[in-house]
Amino acid sequence: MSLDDLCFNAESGNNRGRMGRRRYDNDENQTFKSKNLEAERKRREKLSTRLLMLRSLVPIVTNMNKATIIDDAITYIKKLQEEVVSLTQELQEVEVTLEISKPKVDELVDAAEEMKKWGIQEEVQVTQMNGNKLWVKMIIENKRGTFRKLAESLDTCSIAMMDTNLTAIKGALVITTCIQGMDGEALEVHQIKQLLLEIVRAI
Amino acid sequence: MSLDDLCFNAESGNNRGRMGRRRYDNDENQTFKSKNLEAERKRREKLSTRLLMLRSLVPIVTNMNKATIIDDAITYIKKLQEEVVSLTQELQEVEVTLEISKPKVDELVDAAEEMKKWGIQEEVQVTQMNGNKLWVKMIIENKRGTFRKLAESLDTCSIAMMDTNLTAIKGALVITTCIQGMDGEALEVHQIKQLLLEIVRAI
DNA sequence: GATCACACGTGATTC
DNA sequence: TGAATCACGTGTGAT
Repeated sequence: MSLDDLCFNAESGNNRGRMGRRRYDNDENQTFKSKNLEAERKRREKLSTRLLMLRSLVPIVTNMNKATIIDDAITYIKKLQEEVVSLTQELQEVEVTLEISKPKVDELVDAAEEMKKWGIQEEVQVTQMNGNKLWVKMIIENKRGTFRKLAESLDTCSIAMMDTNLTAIKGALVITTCIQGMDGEALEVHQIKQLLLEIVRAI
Repeated sequence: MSLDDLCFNAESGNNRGRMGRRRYDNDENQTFKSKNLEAERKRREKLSTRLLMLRSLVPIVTNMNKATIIDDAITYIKKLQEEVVSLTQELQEVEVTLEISKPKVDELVDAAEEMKKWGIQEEVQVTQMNGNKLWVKMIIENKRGTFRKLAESLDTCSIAMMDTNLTAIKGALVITTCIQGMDGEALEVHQIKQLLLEIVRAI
């Protein structure tokens, strides 16, 4: 495949300046001199192929010119770079917001050891009350932000807490509360107990 | 500035195959034939300049070859494109996570109207207790996620809640709790009251 | 010495 | 016409 073919096959039929292979070897003694003629052809072909590849990657192409192809590629790369930078910044800002609640390892270990030392064990009790309300008693490790995360999770599940009592003692967090579905639907005891256990395990 | 100069000024002193401008105009009659000679020179110069611009944008350059410059640009563009896609996905996932706790307008209005209807007014009381503890009583609008956000804010300020009681009534949220600095430092009554007011206003 | 990469000048071609 | 773009073959320095 020659360069001419390549350029001719491009969708935009702009192929000005291209001519068929010009051979000077008329029937004179001027058969061929240079040995790297074929190699040079290969090189040109490769270069043009790459250029077309580049062009195919760039979404907006103002012209088929070699120069403008590269030009468009340059502006496109700049745009992509800016996009990456701004996206990274945005993501980092969001992650900083989320990282406020990072756990501290020492507190984490302290709470568990303290509870073990005092013989306190985690537990989750769920009891049916009148209406759609459930009564909940939980004893869990009192790590930093524990209750906040619990509140977050319940809120996500559209579960409201009422008459909540919250006490910290010996590395443990004792929570008693009434819960109720925000949207009015009934809560099932076993289901909620499993949910709470999952939430606590995730914290 | 000639092409040779350009390539010669590049940091890698690779200028193989470049020779000084070859003029065939020996003192023979072979002065000049082609009229677009200078224009062609300009064109080549422009093209090479763009190529160098492109090269300067690409971080990793394996070789100074024209072909490899374009090659590297191609792989770089692909990498950038993938990066943009993955970053966009990540950001969207995070934003979806954050959007779980979006406020519902109707609830928001309902809470305020309900409180007004029953003549309940927002209030924040802070009283000094023994040690570093403060006793807090708050009556605020009971919007969805209100308490979660309050817990978040206090956690951020390294303030722990103990013996918390939380009741929802008539669109209002009644909170009584003891608070204490997590790091042991004393909390000042007025300061905390201002802080709580700010938090409530922000919610 | 063979290969590679390059710039060069030039005729052809398109707008 | 005239300017712009192109592929081509070639000489040459570098590897």
